[in-house]
Amino acid sequence: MATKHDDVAARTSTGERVLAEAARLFRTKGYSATTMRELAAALDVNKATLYHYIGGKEDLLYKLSIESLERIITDVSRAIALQSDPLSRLVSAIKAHINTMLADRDKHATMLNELRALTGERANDVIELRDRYESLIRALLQEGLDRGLIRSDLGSEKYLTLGLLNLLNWTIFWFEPEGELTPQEIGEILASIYLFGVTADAAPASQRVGEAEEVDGRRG
Amino acid sequence: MATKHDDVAARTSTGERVLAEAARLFRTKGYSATTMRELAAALDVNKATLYHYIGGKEDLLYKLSIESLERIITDVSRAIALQSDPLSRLVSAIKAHINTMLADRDKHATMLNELRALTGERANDVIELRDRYESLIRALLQEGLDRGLIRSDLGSEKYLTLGLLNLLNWTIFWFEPEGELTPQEIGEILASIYLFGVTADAAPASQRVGEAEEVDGRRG
DNA sequence: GTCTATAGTGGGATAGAC
DNA sequence: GTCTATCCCACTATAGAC
Repeated sequence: MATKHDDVAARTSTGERVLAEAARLFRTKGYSATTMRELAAALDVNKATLYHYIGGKEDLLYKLSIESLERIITDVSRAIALQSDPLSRLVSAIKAHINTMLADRDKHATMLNELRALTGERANDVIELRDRYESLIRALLQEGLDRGLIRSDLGSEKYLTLGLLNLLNWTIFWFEPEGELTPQEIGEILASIYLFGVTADAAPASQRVGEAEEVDGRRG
Repeated sequence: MATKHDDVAARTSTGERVLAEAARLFRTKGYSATTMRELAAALDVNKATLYHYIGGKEDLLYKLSIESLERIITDVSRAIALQSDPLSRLVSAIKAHINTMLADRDKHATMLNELRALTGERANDVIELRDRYESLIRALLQEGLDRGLIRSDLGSEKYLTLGLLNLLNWTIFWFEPEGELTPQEIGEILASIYLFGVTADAAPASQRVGEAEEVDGRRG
């Protein structure tokens, strides 16, 4: 049915539409509370038709979770690679994390919220990817500690990493695409809080977080 | 059956045991994925018996959410009232938030995760309480801004509040009671990150977060 | 690739005896 | 206050025609 002249929305394959709509429902209502009937109705197809595209309900969750993590690992790795100074790498990682996460809230929120609904092999796969991402961030903080750029009085990099992921991940629950701040602006605020804190004397005017503009191949 | 000589665990009424077990299951498996059959089995009673104590499944979620929010509002308000300096009040609030939240993970995680499953009047009640708590924190940051103790270059108190709640709330997903840090220690780390940031020169040794020990009526 | 029809299971909740 | 028995409904998934 699709031709070269269709616009992007129309060109989206049915399989991709199923995944996208599932993500939207999973984020809004939760995985377990979402029924295959609702999903079929939202896509205006028969329930049975869904099973032509997917193996089952859990497959949807699995695919979305893997996509989410692969995407954020790729984007954050790319952002880090463009910087050499450890603190600049950290700031770039924070911005990339926020940008990627908020660019597809449905998918990333589903991964963050519904991981526990996965079972067996599928759960293992996703947890392994999630741990790999966490290691990426941990290494970044360890690098800063090694070079004396990050405070060492708060202990090892472990809780610095968990604190950072706290600060970043929960954003997905209150971000509104039509709200007053862009993901870019939110990323800068959170990066500045994380690096310099909120007290008035903590961030001299020379230390701002917006200096290194990202170089991204796409999106002019 | 209960007498004055029963110990605390045994004195817990059946109604309270139902709520506590529901909270445990809701946190572990999610509200929607938890069945009344499982709950009955975990308590070793018949399914029908549950309905002698509760109005229905959603009632459980409602009661847990209200308890969670009332508890944290009470505890944090009390902690704030003991301090006069805005930054000390902020630190006390952070510690109290973390302590209360981690002292009953089941209840608080359920409230944070499953609010969307509530409907109608019950949803309104809980959202109203949640907003009241958020206002409490906002006022604290506004106070710091007014007195010039908090950075004003990050915008209004709105995103400072959301950032702080990010930093605090997500902790409930990775905290382990048998882990290496106590809630008190985690609260101190997060308070220090939030106030002073993680960069090496951001926190002079004179600015530590542990100075004002809390005065709590209970627990010697 | 989409449908009708339905299998098979398990969900929340209630009636009413004890 | 706890039980047995059961209602009614919604769930995921499949068979098989078109």
